[in-house]
Amino acid sequence: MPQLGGGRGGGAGGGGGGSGAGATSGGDDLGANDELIPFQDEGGEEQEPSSDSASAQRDLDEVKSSLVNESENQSSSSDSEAERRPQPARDAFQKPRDYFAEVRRPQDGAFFKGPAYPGYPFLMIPDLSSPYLSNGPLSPGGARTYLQMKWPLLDVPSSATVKDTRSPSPAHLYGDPARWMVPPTFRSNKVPVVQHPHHMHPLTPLITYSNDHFSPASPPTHLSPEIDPKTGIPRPPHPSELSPYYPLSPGAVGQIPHPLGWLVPQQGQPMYSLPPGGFRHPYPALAMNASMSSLVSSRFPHMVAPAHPGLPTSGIPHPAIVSPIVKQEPAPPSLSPAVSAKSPVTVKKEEEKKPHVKKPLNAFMLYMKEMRAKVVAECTLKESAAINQILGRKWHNLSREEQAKYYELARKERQLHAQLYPTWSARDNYGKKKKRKREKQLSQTQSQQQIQEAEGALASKSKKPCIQYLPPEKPCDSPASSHGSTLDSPATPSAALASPAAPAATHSEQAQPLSLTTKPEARAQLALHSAAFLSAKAAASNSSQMGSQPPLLSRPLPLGSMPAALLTSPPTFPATLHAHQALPVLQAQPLSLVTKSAH
DNA sequence: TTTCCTTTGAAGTAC
DNA sequence: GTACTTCAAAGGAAA
Repeated sequence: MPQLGGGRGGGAGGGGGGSGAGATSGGDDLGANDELIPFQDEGGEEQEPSSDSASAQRDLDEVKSSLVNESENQSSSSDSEAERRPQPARDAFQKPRDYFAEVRRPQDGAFFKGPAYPGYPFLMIPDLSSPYLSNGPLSPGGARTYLQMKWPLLDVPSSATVKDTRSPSPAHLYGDPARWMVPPTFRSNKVPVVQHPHHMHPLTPLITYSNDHFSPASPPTHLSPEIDPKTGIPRPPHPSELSPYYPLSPGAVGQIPHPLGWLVPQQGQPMYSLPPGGFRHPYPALAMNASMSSLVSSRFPHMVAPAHPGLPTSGIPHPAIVSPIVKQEPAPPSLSPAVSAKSPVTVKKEEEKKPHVKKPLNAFMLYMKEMRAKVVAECTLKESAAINQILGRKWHNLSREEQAKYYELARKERQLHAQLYPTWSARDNYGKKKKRKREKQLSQTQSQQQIQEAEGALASKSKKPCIQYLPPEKPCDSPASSHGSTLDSPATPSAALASPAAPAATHSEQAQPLSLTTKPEARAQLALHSAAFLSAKAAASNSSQMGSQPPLLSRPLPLGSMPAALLTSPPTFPATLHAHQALPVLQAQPLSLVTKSAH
């Protein structure tokens, strides 16, 4: 697990304070909220300054400015010198935490009347700029916003009383409002919020989220189901909600409201989110019941949001659900009058009945979501394609244990997804993408066939490799990983060779074709690091390790990238690599055979 | 505005 | 059972 936060000031633990901050969730050691940056709500929403905190307002203004300008981190608003000093890109990772601190202060002064509770979980709610919204993609600056709150499942006072069943505040549902740290003005625009810049999972650093995981248009009036209609007392968490991974069974999904169901995106209201600080386990989703509940409430926030009227069964939105954008196209003339007379509303309802449930993220996707921001921050590369190449390399450099964590998370995601949508099939989304891509892939397949033929001919004549290796670390100049994540590649190629995952690099499954990006500079950058990596690897392979360890992985070579690798193989390929790496498989088998194998 | 690029893995289809 | 296809995320680039 990446030690993102580095110390995080600990505050958590104590939670310090203030309103009782709850000791329950304090002291988390997850550094994930270092990825948080404050969010200044847009659209003219005013952060009402505290009357007694002019400095806090100034801080907020600074944060706003920094967000708008995407300026570098300002560790302290009072440190104008630091604000003006350009920061290296590598410091971008530190920025979120500082932003968070910036916002936290006004919170303390103006709203929460207490110290910050970085360790407290946040609840993330999508803002209205969510791509799931029918009105389109993220608005400028559309950000995840977060609300500090207490994790309901971790501390549910039995003596909770209800003062206002309509209030969205969990405090009304689960206990002392102060302990919840949810301001009574929750529905107002006064709540300071923070933005999560890297799509980091608000609950666990392993799972990152973006707004598109949220279902739009969830009216806040569905908050009341949390309250027992007979007694007016908050309903205790359903056992299924406390289930380690899948709090709600499919049948219960529509019946048992999630304890976080009160947190519903409200139009014009700032949204809030759970920070990753709410967990003690580095992989909370793997270890804690509540964390899995969080998984539901964040990764699958549809379970948090109220049921959608158009959803037949549970009606609980899912992060994978993409609200269909209703295209109010005229009915085909061939339709009967009754059909053609369908109003846009009818069409919309029909559309809503078939929400686009996205596929659950696989292990690599989860990994990418977590690590992308880091790679982007540390690299000069901007293109996702290039970043993904780096991430793919880093993924391979992960140890089995590290990868296993992501596989486990992905497995749970799939299970949860399956429970939420038992009838969903990946096939449902087939054809959602444009046909163009398919055509392209077909042509690509043809190219691959041609390449395969060429490769076969080439292999029969020569033992030279057809692929080139990419360096295990990012093609950046950063000397070493500043975050010290175990997920990071070793700082140097030689270190990579010494890492547990390195041995795999000496085998075919680690042979990453230099499927370069479209950008020449990016290709050059990747190639440059490839050369350095190759040299170091060759030296290491000559030393001792070669052949001493079995392959760690047997991931296939991406077929699609093979042609590029074939065509872009540099003339100066280390001979040692020719002899010892990748070649046995690549040359011994047709390209079509170098495919799937189990991890 | 839409699609491509690029990665890995899961799940689907086709044979 | 194997091979292949599609989609999931991301965001800049290209069409």
